[in-house]
Amino acid sequence: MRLCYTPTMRKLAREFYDRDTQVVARELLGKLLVHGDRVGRIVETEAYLGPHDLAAHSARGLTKRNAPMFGPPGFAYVYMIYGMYFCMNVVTEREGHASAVLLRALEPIGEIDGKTNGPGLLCNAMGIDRQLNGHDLLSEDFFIAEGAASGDAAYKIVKRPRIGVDYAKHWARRHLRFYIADNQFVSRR
DNA sequence: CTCGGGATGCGT
DNA sequence: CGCATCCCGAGG
Repeated sequence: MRLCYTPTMRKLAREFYDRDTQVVARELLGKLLVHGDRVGRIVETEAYLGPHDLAAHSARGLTKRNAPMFGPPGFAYVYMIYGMYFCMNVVTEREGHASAVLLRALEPIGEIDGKTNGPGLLCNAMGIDRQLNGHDLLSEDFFIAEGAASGDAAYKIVKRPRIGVDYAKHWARRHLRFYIADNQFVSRR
């Protein structure tokens, strides 16, 4: 698989992910998700805070599916939803904290085949499936990087309730969804 | 072993 | 709003 790793693309370190999940969710905006030669700029995320967060998969304890959430930060948690899509998370905070950030939308960079304005669509377009569940995001073929050397461009971050978690009682109302304002690739606009 | 429903997306 | 389509996770 051809790699897309240039000097202007600095891979995020383990320490980036080993921080407060809401901070990671906000700071992932504008970063580049890289899988082989496919690259997309993250424009929408959601924070899932741990077992106390009733919307998180870790809310009912450790299971075979959610095991990566309980592992160390900087690994991928990929799962199938509705029998036809995959969703990708990055694990955050210390091992055992069981928190993660869901990647909800990307802005395509270069040649990407398919839509990227939703968690299932972006996994399709980036070629992300169950084989990448538990994959280290400090690896050579699948990682997240800073953008161009110019650094973060100025943009406004919008905070809203998470999508599709109405079952989570008061947790459904918390503003744990983050996206870049006015970006055309954000889902459900 | 059943069985209900889901961090979705698309068409009506 | 209905529905595709599969697997998880809870319960018997």
